[in-house]
Amino acid sequence: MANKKKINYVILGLLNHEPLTGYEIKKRIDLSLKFFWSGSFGSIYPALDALEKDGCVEKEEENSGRGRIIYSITDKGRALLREWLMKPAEKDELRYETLLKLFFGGELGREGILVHIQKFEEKIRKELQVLEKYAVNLEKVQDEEEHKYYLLTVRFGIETYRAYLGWCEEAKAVLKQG
Amino acid sequence: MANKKKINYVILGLLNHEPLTGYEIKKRIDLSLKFFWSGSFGSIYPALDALEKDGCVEKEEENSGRGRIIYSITDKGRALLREWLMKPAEKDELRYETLLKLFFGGELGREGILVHIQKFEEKIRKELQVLEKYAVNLEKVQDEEEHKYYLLTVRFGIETYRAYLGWCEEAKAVLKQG
DNA sequence: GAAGTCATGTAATTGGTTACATGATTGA
DNA sequence: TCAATCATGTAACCAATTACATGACTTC
Repeated sequence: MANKKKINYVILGLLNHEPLTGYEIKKRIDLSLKFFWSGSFGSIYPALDALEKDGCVEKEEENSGRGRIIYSITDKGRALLREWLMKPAEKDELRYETLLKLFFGGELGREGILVHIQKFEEKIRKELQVLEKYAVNLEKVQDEEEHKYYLLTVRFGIETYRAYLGWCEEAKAVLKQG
Repeated sequence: MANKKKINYVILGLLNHEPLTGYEIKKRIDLSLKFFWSGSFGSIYPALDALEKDGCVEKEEENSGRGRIIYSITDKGRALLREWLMKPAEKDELRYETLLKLFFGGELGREGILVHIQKFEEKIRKELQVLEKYAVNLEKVQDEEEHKYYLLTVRFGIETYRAYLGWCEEAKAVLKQG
């Protein structure tokens, strides 16, 4: 039953674009979905197995070389993917330890909190640069419909991160004098 | 061993402000931490039990009325909280099913994606209103140091949500003609 | 007196992650 | 030749959530 675990849909969604090995799926997640999703080998390989037994994906084992196993989506898999895509999103969740520490900042004091904010700012600044590079590259290939969706998720990340950086300035100002 | 589960620090952080029952802790999480954290009864009550056995919190059982159990933080608990607060944040995580569906939007088509974006926009608009009310109230009581931290987390939410709404307009424009 | 809230707690399940084991291929 | 990467897989663990069970108090 490939119905509740989100990793199944991530896999189906990626395979719907092109056949991939488990290893490549992991790379795609870490590269393109990183901003809003994650997944480990420990969930990907068992999920591929289950999806195959369910007839949602097909595998082709290379008998030369490394013996990679290349998975592709089946019609049944595509139907399952579409079914899920039509349902409303169940959960959009943000879980920021930085904000948790800030909320309890009274016990830590201003200097301590400033350290957290600075670290946060640095991390965001770096990730923003990466996203901006993605955007530049995706803007060049907007003739392909799928790239429009990719770019929109990247634009989401960019605008969110810019807002974070604006907030960082505000927070630092408050804590340095306020 | 109250060292890895984040719920322990959430509890300690809340109790550091005032003694609370498990039920009240849940309410505080759903009210004040909602934007960036969550927690269920199924994690709160066992955690309180473990923290008490560890000497990090103390309980006082009301023998009248409902028999509420009011927990307060101990010096040991406060020390543990401070220790955690000083460590760098390990994980700031965003997990948006809406973005996942958008990323795979090719299979769903523009109208379907627009529905997701509209639902997302509505939800954010509502939550933004709530946050803005919190901000107004918190601005009135900025003489208290702790309220500065509360307000900063609320401001984070407000600025993030405003960025989301800006992105929604952009996304709708792209999908309606692009 | 009924509905809603306050209040505590547990058992089963879940949707993962981490760490490990293994080995082939590639490129400097 | 040696490190990095490609590649698959599993076992142990984990931090939670969900669903349930129970009951008292409050308010209309």
